[in-house]
Amino acid sequence: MSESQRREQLIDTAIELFAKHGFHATGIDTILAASGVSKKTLYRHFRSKDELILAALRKYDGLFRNNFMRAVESRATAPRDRLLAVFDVARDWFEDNSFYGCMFINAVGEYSDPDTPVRHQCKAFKSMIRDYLEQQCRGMGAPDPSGLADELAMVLEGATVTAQVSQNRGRAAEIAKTAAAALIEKAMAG
Amino acid sequence: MSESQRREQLIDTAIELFAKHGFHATGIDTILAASGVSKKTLYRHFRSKDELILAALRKYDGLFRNNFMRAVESRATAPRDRLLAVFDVARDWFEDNSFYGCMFINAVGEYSDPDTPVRHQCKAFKSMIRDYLEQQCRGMGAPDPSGLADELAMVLEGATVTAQVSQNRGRAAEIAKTAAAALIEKAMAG
DNA sequence: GCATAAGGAGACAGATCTGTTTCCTTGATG
DNA sequence: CATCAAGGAAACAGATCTGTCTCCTTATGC
Repeated sequence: MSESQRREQLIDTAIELFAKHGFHATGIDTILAASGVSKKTLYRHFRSKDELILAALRKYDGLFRNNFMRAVESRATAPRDRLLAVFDVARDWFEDNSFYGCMFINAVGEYSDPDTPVRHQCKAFKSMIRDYLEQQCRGMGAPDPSGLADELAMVLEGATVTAQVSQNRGRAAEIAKTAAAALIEKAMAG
Repeated sequence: MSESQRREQLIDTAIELFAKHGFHATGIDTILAASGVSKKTLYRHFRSKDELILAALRKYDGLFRNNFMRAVESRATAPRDRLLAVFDVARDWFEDNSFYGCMFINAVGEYSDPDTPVRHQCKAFKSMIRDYLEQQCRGMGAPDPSGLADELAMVLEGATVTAQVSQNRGRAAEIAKTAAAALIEKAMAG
């Protein structure tokens, strides 16, 4: 295995375990055992566990950006259809076996200081999602794309948490899609 | 200080610290130092840290039930007004200095096994909120009170998380209230 | 085949965690 | 005032955590 392969293996394993068990509860040794990488190698790539956490959040952000948005865009082309397709894609996400809620929401629960690299990553991630929604709202010709994006982002957030807590994940996505459709309709009618 | 006073002091401190720093990150010793209770006393009241966590979640549930719903009901009497007042009360909650998101959402992020006392507490809490909303929807005469309650609960969930992440807490409550009003209107018009 | 460097395995140090126990202070009661 | 129990302070045990360091295997280039 090459140098960079080991690094990615480490980050991928970290993403899995941090998402599943949380950040404080996941020890370095657990990540090493699951990834098959040695401790020496880990500390050659990362100065500390905190840096590994940040690297995991960064990669998760990038993966999500690619997979989620690509999936939305392959399902629909018209902006309005894409806004609804978001919740179909979310449904697939929720129903995946490795879904343990949004990693960033979970991170915020463990790191309360707002002026922290972890929190900055989280805010950036949420902004990215909201901005993507706003872009679609604008393309749809909504009178107030920013306001509608705020509402839809909030519904998506609520769906993610509800899917995580309730374990009735498909239903959470359905409810959110219904609500989103109503909000879009009202925004376009006004 | 009496026996039961010490117990409550312990639980109140635990609620504060667990909410702020998370469950795994908050050590027993920190709670003891902040509460002024000795370790011996803690372990006379609770078999383990896990039991203290459960006691904290139970009390938080009870406090929330009393404070939140009482606040809603003192602000409005008509069911429809109460459903909107929920988001005014939420705004006050978000803007409190000791707000660190919903303690149960944070707990779910740290305890992923769904078949766990912590998770059962969380589900019960979320059901309680949803059922309260459904009751108001029913009182309002909504054609599908259960469906509307699902949607409103999800918006409230999203607002809570958004307030926690974005740090623009008043705005999160406003967005949610606007969305809720639209969803209620649509549900009553249909 | 040999020298050299990379990396895995794991011992180790030092901190921190949960939970137990010991010792001593303090306060209530006869 | 004397006695005695309750509870705080803190030592302690044992586990676990992060991060460092040593030893040894293995692969590669000459």
